[in-house]
Amino acid sequence: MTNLEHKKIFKAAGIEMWPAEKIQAFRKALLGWYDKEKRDLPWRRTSDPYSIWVSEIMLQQTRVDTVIPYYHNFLDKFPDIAALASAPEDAILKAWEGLGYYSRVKNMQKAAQQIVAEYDGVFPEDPQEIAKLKGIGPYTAGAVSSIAFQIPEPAVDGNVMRVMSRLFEIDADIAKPASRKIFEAVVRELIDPERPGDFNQALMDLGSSICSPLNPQPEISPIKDFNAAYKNGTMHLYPVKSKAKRPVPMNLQGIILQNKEKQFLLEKRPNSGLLADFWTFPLIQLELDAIPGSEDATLEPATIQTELLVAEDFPKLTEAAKKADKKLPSFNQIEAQLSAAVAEKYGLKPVWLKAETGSVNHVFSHIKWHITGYYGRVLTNADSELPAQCRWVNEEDFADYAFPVPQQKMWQQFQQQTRKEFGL
DNA sequence: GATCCGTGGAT
DNA sequence: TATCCAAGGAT
Repeated sequence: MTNLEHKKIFKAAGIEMWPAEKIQAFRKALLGWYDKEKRDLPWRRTSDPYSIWVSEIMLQQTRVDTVIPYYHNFLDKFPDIAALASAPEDAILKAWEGLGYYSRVKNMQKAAQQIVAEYDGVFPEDPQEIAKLKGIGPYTAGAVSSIAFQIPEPAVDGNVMRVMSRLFEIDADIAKPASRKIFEAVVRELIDPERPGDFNQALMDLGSSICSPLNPQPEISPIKDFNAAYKNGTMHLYPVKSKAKRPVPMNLQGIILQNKEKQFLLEKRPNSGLLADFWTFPLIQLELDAIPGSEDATLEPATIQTELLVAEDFPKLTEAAKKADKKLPSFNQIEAQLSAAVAEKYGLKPVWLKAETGSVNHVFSHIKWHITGYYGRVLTNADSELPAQCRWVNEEDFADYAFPVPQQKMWQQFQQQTRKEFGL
């Protein structure tokens, strides 16, 4: 982008760019602080582009403290581009389990395969080539280019936008993707051509500490003399950031099924969308509103059929289960739909424990799940018609499967509560 | 350009 | 508890 284009952007955004001397002084102040105060992070002890790339992908929308153990484990399992490119997908998902935004690791493997195919397995140094790799957007391209290859490219993340919005009193909404180009233009003017990687990292370190979103401390900032908002008493106005929408509530039923061999039914989720390719207990969404009277709190107690279950299928089931019958008077109304859904989707006819066996809340970025758990045993041997993505799994083998956190919560509740209460 | 895509920590 | 947030990218 040319200097002329920068000027147009600055004018439109009401930004007055500093003269050259001030820019020089800013670089010196920022990098001087960084040299003294920079954090000792694992990815700052290497110059390996692959390792730096891994760290940058993991750090997307994720805290440093969370990333560190994953970073070490991932490099241990997949030490170089070739290893990542040829790894089984379930292995890379397992290595990412719990980190969130799971498409990151699938995209990273695709990029590794791209590098093997198109760049002879060597990480490209040209920023424009780097930006072509799957999962690498403008931020990550700039970060890797500057940190691994000392190329003066801006790496504009949330930290940098916050810092710059305060330094220049920029009113652009940092929640809008279109705003990023304004901040990129600013950083292109400011970035130190001698130490671009350190410059970008210094901005991020500053943004995550002294120039934090809440309770910033501009009075002790190494660049307070450059902070227009601080000087003008407008710190509280920056950055401008529109609020995110609330997650939409969604009610689901989590079905924990065991067969005669005491294996659990697991289902692999579709290969795109939420929690893609991760394993969960079957999740269904009953339209419970359709149950006549389900919104009525004064339901008749369910017929107590627990003794039938006790005798035939749940040898250790005790008084607790009888209480459960009363605790959940509407179960007999849910049971019909539950059975129908499980029969249709999984071809199974379980005998149900007539109780809710757990309640899990989990908040994603845009959805809020409330999962009500149910438990049943499948006593027939007709398990040959399981859907393709389903399988019976021994409890001891769970460690081989990548589970999202909602599934881990369901499993924990089952172990700690349902299993103890009902002696399952 | 708006929406989708996780998780855990801080307040 | 509710809310916001944290080194974004794909569609």
